[in-house]
Amino acid sequence: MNTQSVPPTTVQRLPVYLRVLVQAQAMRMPVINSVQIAEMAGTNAAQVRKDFSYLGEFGTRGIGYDVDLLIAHLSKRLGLTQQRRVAIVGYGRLGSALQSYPGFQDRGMTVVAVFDADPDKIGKTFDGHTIEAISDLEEVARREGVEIAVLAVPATAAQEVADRLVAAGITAIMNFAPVRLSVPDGVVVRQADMAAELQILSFHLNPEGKPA
Amino acid sequence: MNTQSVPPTTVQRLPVYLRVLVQAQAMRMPVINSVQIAEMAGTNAAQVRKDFSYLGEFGTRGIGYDVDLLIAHLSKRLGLTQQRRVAIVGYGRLGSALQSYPGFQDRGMTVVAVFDADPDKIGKTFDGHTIEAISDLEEVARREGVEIAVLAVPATAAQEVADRLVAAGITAIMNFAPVRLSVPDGVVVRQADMAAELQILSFHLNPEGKPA
DNA sequence: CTTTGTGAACAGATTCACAGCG
DNA sequence: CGCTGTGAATCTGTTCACAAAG
Repeated sequence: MNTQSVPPTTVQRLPVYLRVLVQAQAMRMPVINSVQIAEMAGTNAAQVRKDFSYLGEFGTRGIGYDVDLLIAHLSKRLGLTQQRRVAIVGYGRLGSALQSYPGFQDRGMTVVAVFDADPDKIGKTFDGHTIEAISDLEEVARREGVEIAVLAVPATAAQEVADRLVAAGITAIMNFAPVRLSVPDGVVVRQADMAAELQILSFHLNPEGKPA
Repeated sequence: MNTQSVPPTTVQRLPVYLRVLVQAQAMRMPVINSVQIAEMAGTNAAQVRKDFSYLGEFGTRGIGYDVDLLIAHLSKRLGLTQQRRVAIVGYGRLGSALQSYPGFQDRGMTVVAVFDADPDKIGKTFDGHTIEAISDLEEVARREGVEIAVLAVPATAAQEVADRLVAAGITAIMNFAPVRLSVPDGVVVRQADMAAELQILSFHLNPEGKPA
């Protein structure tokens, strides 16, 4: 029984559970239990059950979870019952790699618009999308019903473009530029800083952080 | 005064602090205080001071932190006093985007080898690197002194390639494939699942997770 | 008998608030 | 004074352990 909000750490794990359940479905498993989910997801069974308990009661005691049913619940809670409409902003190497990333389409994300500032690219079509000018962002974003923006522009332009995204009514931004974006309340930003990730790995290569 | 180990949450923030300090250095600020760092890093001053306290005492009371000195300390702790030697494994769209990502070189990471399984790519040179066969992974990785691997192969191949990386003596892996890798103790993996990140954003677009 | 769902215990991270030092 | 460094207080997340349910 539950009325509270879902803890952020739990939200972070929901996509992993969904992925695991889709794998189980592909293996023709009709039912799965918390121990099996935990193993496939890289966590423990108590964590799995506690996480699900924030969303409701989906299991059958003595049996486990109906895979199809649980997928339906997680998809609903993640807002993935329809495809989410995504714009890629910045069509450099990273932006173009992301545009054609097969994992997006399969996991509820449809790229509906691609933007760049470079006049040489604007109007050209790549992988089925015509590159739009960033100056047309507001108009195109509204027309295409963009819900999520993937920001893959140079760090120096990121804040300025983020401001335009917000002005265009977009409230969810995944930012690949290594800068902290300032956005109004109600806009959610997730930071993806590849170099920072590698630096974290580098820390662990060290003789566990001996001082000077 | 400090002998304990650094909490994982603190380690995650160290690259952000380092980036902020380099920005401050570029702005010709000789000294910075915890309030300013916090603002630039998107956290609060108490958090900044507590984080640094796990590494030692670098500040001057009444003044703040010497920017150059603090950069030196963080770089040392992150193991970035020399460039880290990185291999890109999987030269598809994402792998090739990462290979030429300018943020790597500037932030302590040098790509020293690039691998792929596709015979059409092996032996060809792109952006100054000749693509090596994944079958030569162990030999090339040892010869080039690879310390960190960026795994950008299809999900189906990820575990198999990860096993080879481990066999080649690599103990730090950044995995872009949406699968949980199983690796022996002592090997650190960081997971970068782009679709999962977008799904987390999707959760927040929802009427904050109302049930069925 | 098996496995869920969950209070209670525990562990870890963040924030407070202030003593200590330049 | 001003700002750091840090114990203590608080808050959040994880794990335990078991009653409840099929």
